[in-house]
This record gives sequence, C-alpha cells and structure tokens, in this order.
Amino acid sequence: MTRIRLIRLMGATGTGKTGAALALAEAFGGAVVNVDSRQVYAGLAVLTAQPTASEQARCPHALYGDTPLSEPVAAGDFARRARVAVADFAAQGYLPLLVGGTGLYFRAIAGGLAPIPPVPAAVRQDMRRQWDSLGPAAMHARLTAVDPDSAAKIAPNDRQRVTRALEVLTATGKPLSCWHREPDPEAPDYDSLTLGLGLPLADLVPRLAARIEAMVAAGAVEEVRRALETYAETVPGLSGIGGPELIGFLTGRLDLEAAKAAWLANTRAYAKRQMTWFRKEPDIQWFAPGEHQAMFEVVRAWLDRSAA
RNA sequence: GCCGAGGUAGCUCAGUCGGUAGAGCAGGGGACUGAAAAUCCCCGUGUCGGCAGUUCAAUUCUGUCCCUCGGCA
Repeated sequence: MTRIRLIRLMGATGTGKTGAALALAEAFGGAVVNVDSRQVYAGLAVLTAQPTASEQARCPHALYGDTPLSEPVAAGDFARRARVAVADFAAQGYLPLLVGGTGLYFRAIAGGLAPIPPVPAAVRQDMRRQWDSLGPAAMHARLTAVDPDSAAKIAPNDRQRVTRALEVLTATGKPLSCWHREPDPEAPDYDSLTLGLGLPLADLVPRLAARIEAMVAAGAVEEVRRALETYAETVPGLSGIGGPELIGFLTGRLDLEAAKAAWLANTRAYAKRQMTWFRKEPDIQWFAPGEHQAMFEVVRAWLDRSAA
C-alpha cells in the first residue's frame, strides 16, 4: 500500500480556511475533511462557520454537521473518523484536504495519541464529582501518590487534566504517563504538506468582529434558539464560543450588544491560543488570507516532487 | 435646591484603625496526548476626582469644589 498524500490546512478562526480549501480542492481535485471540534455538530452551521451547502456542493466534504449536539466528541474518535474519510477520499482519487483549527485533532489524526481505551462515562462523572467535593489540592496530591510523572506535568488547578489522569488509572489500572509512552498502533503514515493561514491578531480582530455581525445577520441567534428547543444549555455541542453568549442573550441575562462583545473577546482569545499552537507546528508554510496563487505554487511544486 | 450613596488599574469593585494599594474580568505571553471553540500557567505604578488644611507623613482625617447615581422637591 502506498502512502496517502494529503494537504493539511490550518490556521486561527477567521483566517479564510474555507475559501482557501475550496480553491485548492477545485485546482487540484481535492476533497475536504473537517478538523474542527465544533463544525462536526449538526444544527449550528452558522454559529460554527461551517461551509454552506453551496460551498459543500463544490467538492466532497466530510465530518461537517453530522453529530448531534448532545453527543460528546473525543479526540480519539474524531481522529478515527477523519482517517476513514481520508482513506475513502484517497481511494476515490481525490487529494484529501484536512482543514480546520483544532490543533489537538490534527495531532491526533497523524498519530499523536496513545492507545488508551475509552473511559466509561460513569468513571468520568464520578471523578469530576470527587474533584468538586474534595478540591484541587487533594485531587492533585492523590495523583502525585499514584502517578507522580503525570502529576509533575499537570498544574494542580487543571481540573480537566487531573481528573483525566485519575480516570485513566481507575479505568485501565495503568497510569496515564505509562500510556503516553506507547505509540498509536493505528497511526497512519501520511505524506503530507502543511499550509498555515495567518495574520497578526490586530488585523484579525476586525475580521472577527465583522464575522460576528454576519453570523447574527445570517441567523445565528435563531439557530441557538432552535437548538434550545431540543437540547439543554449544557449540552457539549453548545459549549463552543458564541453558544453561552447567545444563550445569555436568549435567556435575558445579557443584551445583544453585551453578548456580542463577550463573544468577540472570547473569539479573540481563542484565536490567540490557536496561533500559539500552530506557530510551533513543524514544516508549516505560512500564507496570508486570500494568498491563493502563492499557495498553489507551493502545492504544485510539492505534488511534482512527490510524484517523481 | 435638599438628603443619602459613591468617585481607586481599560471595566466592575476591594482595601489602607494615616506610612503612596489589590482581586476578578479585559489585555499580553506560554502550555497542551480522548471535554481542546476546552482546560491551565506566568505578567498589575495606577496624579486612589480637583484644591486647600491638619500632620514628620494624606489615597486614608477635616474643609471646600467638581462629577455620577438614587430619593425628596
């Protein structure tokens, strides 16, 4: 079996990944695989900036809007689904384009996750409950006793990581730090080109503000209102940026201007975190939004080289 | 106009029984192995509303003025 050749396109929110992906797909016979933890959810197409129906009609797309808001998505599951989509597209003769803004998922897809079996929901719930009643100091001390290597790496206040480490040990009998020394046996060996879309935060912020206005105009508020008819406010799919802010507006806790201001501030902070992550991505080649021609040249050169 | 409550970090506020001040949020930087649009770590000098007075020393006490918000007119 030959190595699957694919392009990875990453960048902070609002840098024009969707448009660039379509341009690449049309120029090189590509098919798009989502690598975004929120765009997988159904029912929030506007709020999560999924490609529109007409955009998705321009080339094959996978993993967009196919998961109910009530369902948690774990990085491992996502990676497995993405690998399947990549293999399918490649088998059909398309050039797979992994496109998105979730750094962890990019890493997980290419093989960064240890083969840890799923932790039962009951164990996770129990561990979170213990955290809430015992507090960070006690829980971190407990982790230090049973898995000192993990404890040394995890900040005491980091509820998510401390409980995760304890959950894994409880569910599997093996410390998380041991698991992390094991490679992923399912890790694919892709031949990949990594492209980044970026611009300075100060230049990105006005675009993000404009995008929020556009989302509101396109019905983001109505979308959340409809989601609340079926789902609870606390459902995983509604936890993305914009969700809590618009819920605040819909329940009268915030006026629309305040909701939009918080939404923008959170989006901005998120973009900053994404940049921090992608900045150190190895072998990434950066482009400004809309710089499609320069990107095409790099892709063309890469395709020629790997074809030879 | 009168009576009350306030004017302290970009915002919301705490505090100093007189020795020039600190939280949350915002902002900046960073981390990141199954919640990742998540979670966490580091970074705080600002005429403490103006002016006078008392004092070795005032953001803190006193007087006065200005402004804001309530209530009464």
